[in-house]
Amino acid sequence: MDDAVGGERPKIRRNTSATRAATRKANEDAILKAAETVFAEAGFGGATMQLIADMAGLPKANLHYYFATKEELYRKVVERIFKIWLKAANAMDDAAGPAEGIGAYIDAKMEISRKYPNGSKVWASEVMHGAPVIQDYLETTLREWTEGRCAVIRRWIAEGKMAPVDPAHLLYMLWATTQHYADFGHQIETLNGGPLSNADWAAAKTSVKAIILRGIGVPPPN
Amino acid sequence: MDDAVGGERPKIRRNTSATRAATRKANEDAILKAAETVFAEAGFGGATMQLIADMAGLPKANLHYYFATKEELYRKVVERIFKIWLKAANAMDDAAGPAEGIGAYIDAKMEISRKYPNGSKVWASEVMHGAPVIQDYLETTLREWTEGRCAVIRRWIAEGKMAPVDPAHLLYMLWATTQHYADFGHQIETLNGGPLSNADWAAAKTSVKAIILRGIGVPPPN
DNA sequence: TCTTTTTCTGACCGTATGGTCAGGTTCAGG
DNA sequence: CCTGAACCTGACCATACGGTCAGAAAAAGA
Repeated sequence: MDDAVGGERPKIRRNTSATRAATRKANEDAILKAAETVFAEAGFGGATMQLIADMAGLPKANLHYYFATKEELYRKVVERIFKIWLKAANAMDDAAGPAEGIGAYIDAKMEISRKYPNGSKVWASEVMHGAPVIQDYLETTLREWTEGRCAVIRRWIAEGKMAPVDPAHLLYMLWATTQHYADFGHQIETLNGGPLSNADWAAAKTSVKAIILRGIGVPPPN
Repeated sequence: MDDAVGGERPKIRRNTSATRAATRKANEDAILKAAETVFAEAGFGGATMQLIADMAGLPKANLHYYFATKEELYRKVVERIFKIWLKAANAMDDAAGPAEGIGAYIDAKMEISRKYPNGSKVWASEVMHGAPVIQDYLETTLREWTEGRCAVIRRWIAEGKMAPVDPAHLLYMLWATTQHYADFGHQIETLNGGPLSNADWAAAKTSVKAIILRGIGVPPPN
């Protein structure tokens, strides 16, 4: 009977038998995931803590328990993306030549665009607005990585393994083309008349690799 | 004497001997220009009418005289960009073949990225957030334009003037690569150690054209 | 069981923002 | 010179937002 009274709230137990640490991690992950979505869809300025809280299924005040400020939460989201992004960079390492190395890098970045489109959008938004949060990453980690890859490409060119192209502009083209499928995914879907199928994604990968590899004088492995 | 009193304001005459229409146009242009900059730098949500007003040198209330709401102002900014963007599309028309047509299109789009980086950023931001304002453009004008160009490319392929590549993905690559120099200009400048010089821009154009034209099986005119 | 620490949250606050409006100013047309 | 329309703006308002906090609730430790 007393259960039937309207005012009684169910008192949902969010984490029944988990340790402190596990609960914390679960909540932080839920918040970060929700934040990534909201930041991607609305931008930093358009995102609200309330919306993120609702999407994560937590009261707003709880967000501020885990992340002191909106900026801190945003920073964590961006850093998370940057790490994923850097991992893909390894695809280019230890490759015998451009066909293998650049081909694998394109594949890896296309996969990321497909799997983490929101992350890519947040990154794009951050850079477009002058990288107020990750400027130091650009100047240190990214710069070093870029210079290292440019050196590799230059070596490949010197060894006659590919056509002599400007390494930096080649990298920009790789980034632009692969990330376009995430950042401009909405436009592509509109023109495509719906979400990309598995076959569509495969065709995209093949097309990108075909043009770029041929473009740098390397026969596409097909 | 009375002039010397501190309280006297200079009463700057903003438009001395202009017609009503000219004044209106000048003010609207100033507002649109300021708005483009602010929207590009801060996104829609992060932009404030006060900031736009300050940058345009007008009181905030005056903005609302010319543009009823923030949304309306934003819409005008986006539409303006879309028109510029479409104009460049003509560079691809009436070309004898892909070398000429696509080469000219790349040149035109690179010029736009250099000249209107803010416009490109606003466009990118709009699309990334699901195109809430220009969805209809995507579905009508852009779609028609895209299908027209795809047909042209297919014809070129059928005529043996270029390698058989997926036309849509080629277009995406063209958009991505050229717009990257505007949207990710900050990242490029950071890696470059400063703004791109004339020579840098020329190198960028040359690199992009070289890779893509060779990539579609067309000898670069260079 | 009692105490301490961590976790959680409703209610609240100051500020900044988009937008309004009454009243003033300027201008074109007569 | 007069008048009505167009133009301009300081002051104001309601709202929504990021952030705070006191204190409840739960878990861990003793």
